Amino acid sequence: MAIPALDPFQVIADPSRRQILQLLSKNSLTINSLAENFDMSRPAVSKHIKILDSAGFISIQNIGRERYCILKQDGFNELQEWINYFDGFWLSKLQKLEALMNKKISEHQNK
Amino acid sequence: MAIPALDPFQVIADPSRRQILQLLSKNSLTINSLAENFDMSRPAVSKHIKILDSAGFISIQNIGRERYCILKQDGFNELQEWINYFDGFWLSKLQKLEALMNKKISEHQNK
DNA sequence: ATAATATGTAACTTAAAAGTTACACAAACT
DNA sequence: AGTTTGTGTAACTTTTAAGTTACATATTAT
Repeated sequence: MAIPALDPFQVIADPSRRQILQLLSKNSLTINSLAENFDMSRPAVSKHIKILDSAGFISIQNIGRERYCILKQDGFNELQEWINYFDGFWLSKLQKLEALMNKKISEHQNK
Repeated sequence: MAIPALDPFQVIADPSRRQILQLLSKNSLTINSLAENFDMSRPAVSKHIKILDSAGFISIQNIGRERYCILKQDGFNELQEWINYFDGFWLSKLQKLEALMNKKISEHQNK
């Protein structure tokens, strides 16, 4: 059976995970130093890290006993495509409106 | 106390809701005609509609006893901004890499 | 060698999300 | 007026997600 890959939309639905990504956009950080930014326990953060990692939002580099978390683009791609699709939708709606207006204007001028 | 506004990330985390948005990007549809596209019960779809509506992803126009669902941009804005932020991050990473390469190249040439 | 540090993981609890069925009600046919 | 249709909502169940504590393990420092 196919491995049920993590749904990136599900992954970023959690505010803590979004905040982790936010923090990592400033600096690469170890799991403990990340955890200092949160009220929740260290194992909870550790879980989020695992999820972000397996969904391709971050990569992890082991340095001795420390694990540095680094932002990674892969996880973002599907989200971006999704947003782009709807962007296109709004854009084409605008373009239709524009075309309609141009038509109205030229009709007006030809009176 | 502040009204706990729906988190748009949470809203689109559900695959059914994303599919609803997808369908509505093709046509505006009534709730029943939307429900025909799903295995779940009509009330379940109705619930999703309510969520999408209150999060600003759709608007609803009542025509007699029917309710037409229409895609609305508002709900998408926060998502878009979020994605844009990280887009900027990747872009600036690329630019830094480019700058580094240019430096290396000019160092090489000055040997 | 021992202690401290950075981390993973298992077992459990709690809370929230998504679905169901059953029922209510207003609009539209006949 | 009575029936059908389109919809909302309440009450409930089930599933899943997120958190906790407790413990295990490997690396580093003393």
